[in-house]
Amino acid sequence: MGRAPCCDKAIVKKGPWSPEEDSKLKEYIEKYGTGGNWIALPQKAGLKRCGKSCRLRWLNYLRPNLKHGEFSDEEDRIILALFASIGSRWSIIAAQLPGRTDNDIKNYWNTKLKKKLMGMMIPNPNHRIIKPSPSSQTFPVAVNLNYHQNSPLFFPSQPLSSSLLYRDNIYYPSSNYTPNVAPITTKSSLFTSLDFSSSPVPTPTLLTDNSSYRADPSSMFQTHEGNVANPLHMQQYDNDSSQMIIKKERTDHQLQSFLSSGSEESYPQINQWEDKRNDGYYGESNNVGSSAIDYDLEEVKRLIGSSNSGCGNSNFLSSLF
DNA sequence: AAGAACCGCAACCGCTGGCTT
DNA sequence: CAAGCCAGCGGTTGCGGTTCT
Repeated sequence: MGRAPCCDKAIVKKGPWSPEEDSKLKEYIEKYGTGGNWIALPQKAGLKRCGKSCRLRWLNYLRPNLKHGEFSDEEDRIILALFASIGSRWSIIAAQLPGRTDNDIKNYWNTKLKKKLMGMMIPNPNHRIIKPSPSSQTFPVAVNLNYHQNSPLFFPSQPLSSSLLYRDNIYYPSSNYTPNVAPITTKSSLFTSLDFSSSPVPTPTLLTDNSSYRADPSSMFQTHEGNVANPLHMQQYDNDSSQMIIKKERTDHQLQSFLSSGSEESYPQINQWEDKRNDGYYGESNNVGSSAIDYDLEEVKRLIGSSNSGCGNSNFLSSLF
């Protein structure tokens, strides 16, 4: 049954790589490639390392065309936008940034970008909040971003697998999908453009009707069970009007549990809610009267600070865009 | 000047889905 | 079909360098 063990953990070397090991690995891979088998590679290359370790060293450090050093504002924007959209899927985010590795981006996010973001989250009087009427238990919110049509925000370079789409609750239209990252046209830095008051990016408009939601059900990606992706985090790119349209429907109760969970364990709650919603029941809320962006700043900071998974973060960040 | 605290990054760990036997 | 391996991924840790007190 099965295969032989990948390596003898008693004899493999661990810890930092020496220049000699690096050159051995590099020379071997440049000469023979990985052969699709990392486990056998270290022995063939004359290295006392685990295949896993070789793979990591190659991908994160030795691979050609890797970029090291400072991240540009443009890269910051892409990371933030994708993080807001898909959470901490570092490999997918890395795929949008040529020369950057998932590990690089993950480290950058954890050490710098997250702090930058925390620093920029200052209350802005121009960031309008529309509260739902007390009689309503739901408050559909459409954020019309009016981004330039070439903006890479929210768009991965490759179509995502159906399982990923299901997992992320993201909706991508199947037709006219233009996945490539295009140059960012805004001249402003990341954080000035996130500051709605000073940015050339128009202030998001919070709508209270469904007029901007023009999803074509026939083009929706479907989950394994045949349900459409969760509308809690549904995004649609409208080619005709060059506008990104985000549709959110949620109750405070669901939002709060989603934000505070900070982990993927929250998804069952959401799916449960979705099921109820499909039955015409929108869940219960004893806390009607505030919206996603109505949480006080300290609470939001606490959530971001305490969450590593990014799921809660992504929801909040989505509200920023 | 020296120790403490902090920071950034490379590497490791553990999990998961897919594949092989 | 079950058991077990593998590649890939995200989270975490450890350590060297830097800054602070």
